Amino acid sequence: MYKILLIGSNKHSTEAFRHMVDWNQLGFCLTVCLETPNSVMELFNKDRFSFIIINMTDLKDKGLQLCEALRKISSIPILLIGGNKDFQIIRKALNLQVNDYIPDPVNPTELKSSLLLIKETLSSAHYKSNTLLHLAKPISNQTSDIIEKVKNYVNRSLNESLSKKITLKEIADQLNYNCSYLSHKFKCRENMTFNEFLLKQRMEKAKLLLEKTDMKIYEVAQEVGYVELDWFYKKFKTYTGVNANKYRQLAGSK
DNA sequence: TGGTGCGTCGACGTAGTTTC
DNA sequence: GAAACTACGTCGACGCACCA
Repeated sequence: MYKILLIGSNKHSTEAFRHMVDWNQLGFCLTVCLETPNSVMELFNKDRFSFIIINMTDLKDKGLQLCEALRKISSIPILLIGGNKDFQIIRKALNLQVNDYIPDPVNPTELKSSLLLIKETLSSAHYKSNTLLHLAKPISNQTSDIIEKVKNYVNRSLNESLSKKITLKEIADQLNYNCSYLSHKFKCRENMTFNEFLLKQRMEKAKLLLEKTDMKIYEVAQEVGYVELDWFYKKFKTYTGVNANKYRQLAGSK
């Protein structure tokens, strides 16, 4: 049973979400919090939650601020529900590495499938090994800091400028490290190569953009950093198993 | 433990073709 | 004509051996 914290300021809409799906049947234990962001952080620090859901209906920017505060202290999965479809908000949410964003109108089927996806992530061996790594592996603070800097650079670059070319060489130069050394350290720490990490970040962002916006496929490709469409097509199909167009159709028919 | 050099191979860019 | 998709050559990331 996974413990979820549902945060919102609007009692009516938050209650509506609470009754939208059978949380217990899905394997979740739900705690609803209608308090201020400060008391949310207190509750978060006091109890051990598996993931967080933020009701964006009335929180809007406060919801994103809360998201930002949580990201500073934890990599816990975050699901945003009930906001509007403003691309800038979705972009900011992506920058904060939220796991999914379901804008209004939220329907139970969509919410359920998103919850099951996060549940899958939580139970995956990779997630567990990574979590354990973060908790138990004795990595020096310096190495840890370097890798965090690399990851932050990637996430910032992905959201700051269109078509920006992200290379490990450039990051290594900026941090005054050898490229090979950084590559090696990254794999040791993250259990995946720099390219695998970059690909994952790009594909997750592309999936969200295809699901939540009506951007053209070449626009999505550019937005996630692919100058050439062909490579985006190849990588997207390899990553998801279907091509971008089909993925959007399937996401739209859910 | 932190760092470098170098060979290999996959990622990416260029230049196309196909589909609607 | 625009968008979606493909083939192939070039270059950068990875992995390994090695050094301080």
